[in-house]
Amino acid sequence: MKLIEYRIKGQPVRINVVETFEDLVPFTKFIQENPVLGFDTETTGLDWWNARNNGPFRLRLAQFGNGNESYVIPVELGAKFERITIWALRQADYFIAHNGTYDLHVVEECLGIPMEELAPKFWDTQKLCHLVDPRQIKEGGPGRKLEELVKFYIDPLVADEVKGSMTKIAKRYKVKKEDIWPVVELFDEEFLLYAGMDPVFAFRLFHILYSLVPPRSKAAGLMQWEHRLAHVTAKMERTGYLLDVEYAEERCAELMAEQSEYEAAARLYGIESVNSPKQLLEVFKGLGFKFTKKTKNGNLSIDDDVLSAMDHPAADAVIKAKKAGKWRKTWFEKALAGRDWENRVHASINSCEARTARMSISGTIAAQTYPAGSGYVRHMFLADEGHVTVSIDYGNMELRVMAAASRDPIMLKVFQDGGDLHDMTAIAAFGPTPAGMKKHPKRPAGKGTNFAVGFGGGWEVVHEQFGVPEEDAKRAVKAFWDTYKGVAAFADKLQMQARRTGYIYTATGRRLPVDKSRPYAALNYYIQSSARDITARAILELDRAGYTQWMRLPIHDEIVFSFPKERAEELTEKAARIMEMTFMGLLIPADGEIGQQSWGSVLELEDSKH
DNA sequence: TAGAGAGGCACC
DNA sequence: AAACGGTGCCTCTCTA
Repeated sequence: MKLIEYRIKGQPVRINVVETFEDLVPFTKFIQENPVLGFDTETTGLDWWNARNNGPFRLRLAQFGNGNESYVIPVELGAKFERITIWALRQADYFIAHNGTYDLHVVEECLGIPMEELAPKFWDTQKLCHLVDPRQIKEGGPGRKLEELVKFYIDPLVADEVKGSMTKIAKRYKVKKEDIWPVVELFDEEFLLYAGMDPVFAFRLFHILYSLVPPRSKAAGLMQWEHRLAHVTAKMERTGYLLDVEYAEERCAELMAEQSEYEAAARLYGIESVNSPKQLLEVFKGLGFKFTKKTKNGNLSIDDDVLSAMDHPAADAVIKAKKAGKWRKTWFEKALAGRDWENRVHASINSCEARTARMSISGTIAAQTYPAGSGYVRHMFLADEGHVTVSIDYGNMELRVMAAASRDPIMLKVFQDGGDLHDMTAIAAFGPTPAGMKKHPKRPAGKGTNFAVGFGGGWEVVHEQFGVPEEDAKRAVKAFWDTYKGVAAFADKLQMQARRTGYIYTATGRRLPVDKSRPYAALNYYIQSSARDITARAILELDRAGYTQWMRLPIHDEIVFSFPKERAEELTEKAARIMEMTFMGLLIPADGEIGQQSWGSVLELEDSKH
């Protein structure tokens, strides 16, 4: 046994590194004496889906610990160490991990224990910290990475020494930080300190965070709720999405050719790097163009809008070259590089991510950012063999939440009567819809206003982001507040709450911090967070009803499924009914669309809405 | 030479 | 009276 001694604010911490089979005797005793344990793993990378079929992914270390002592098991060294790790995982009553979802994937793939068996006894400090304070460092909060939490809640010195050590180790091995994991010596002392302290941190953090979770959130059951949700999204990650490799590779080649062509065209004007705003400004200034649009930091901006308005072949070439390059790299190549041995791609579904708890999807399937206008990108994902892709989404979810939560009588009535809120706002601003017209001619101004107000914007947003003429935008925004007085009162109430306490609470008992400098954001936080919880509830209900095997991705107000073709209609109807719910008295309807095998095919249905 | 910041762009 | 809410990821550029 190798012993590493460390101190957290003067208190000793013992890290026991198992080296031989004899060392397993005290480890066994430790596990039997500690029914609640911090847990962590060290692996060769993050691509757990590459463990099967002799893939390159390996589990290297498994660490168990309480607040003062931990054991590091060198799983990589052989079957006996694997077996004792499996035994320990089955032995203890509860485990505490930071982003335990990842460790559950690793344990399942590398040690063969199904997630279903372990998930119910895993507690996650990442979920707890979100309930305590969801703000990232850059937002002035404690952050949500383990290192950041240790720094904020335990000890800044310890955080720097221990969690910062991987950077030092990478330097010592002369590799990039992301490449250190498979090459670092298993018994490297600094690596063992890093690994061994992790479960100690998780264990300590859990107890600190548990006491800080707002009583209202606890009473509402949010802790259990978030853990169950994370488990369902982990099962979606495990299933993955089937990739049409041939289609993706063809698009890569096509975009590569397009990129080269337009880069060459831009080069004729002296543009060597189409992605350099600095260079673009220099060249175009040389061609006699004047620039006025500013970036948020006050520098001159040369984005798509500016370039489009220039009406010059070089500007056109830059737009096209940039686009082709970005689409290829970000979507097609990312998915191809992330596929497993069965050509399935596994997204990273962050079930509780944004300040509002909104989910995000990152990694190999950046699903939230796929172009919505056509199926070009989404075509690369396929429902399983014999299945079709189905997308079920909520109709006007955030606006319905706004209506229901604010109890605004006019807005509620529009939705209850099956009316069109965008038309209603247009009518309020510009008068009745002319006779003989189905939709109000200024409906786009109404629509822009409804959305802009929902995320805290004013007439400038309506004008700039939705392309509504300035005068119309001003008039529609004013009409919005004059008409929906209940929304105004609700927004005021939330703002007051935020100013007084620094927080607002949602209907589900979630506490959301609101910055003192931006109290108007409270309305958006309430709406966005409530909408997220409606989708989250649906995911849990769908899981209970046995639909997880068919769920592929949750995207805000939409869930994508792969249903067996012959049962598609029946399952779509049933799933939509499960998703649908009444929120504070108002129905939030869900509507499904059945496509062909590819996800992209759903976007090309003739009867697509709106 | 890695990392951070900025700009840009894709979405809800 | 009515304010730009939330993500992820790529490239370039500057700096420690």
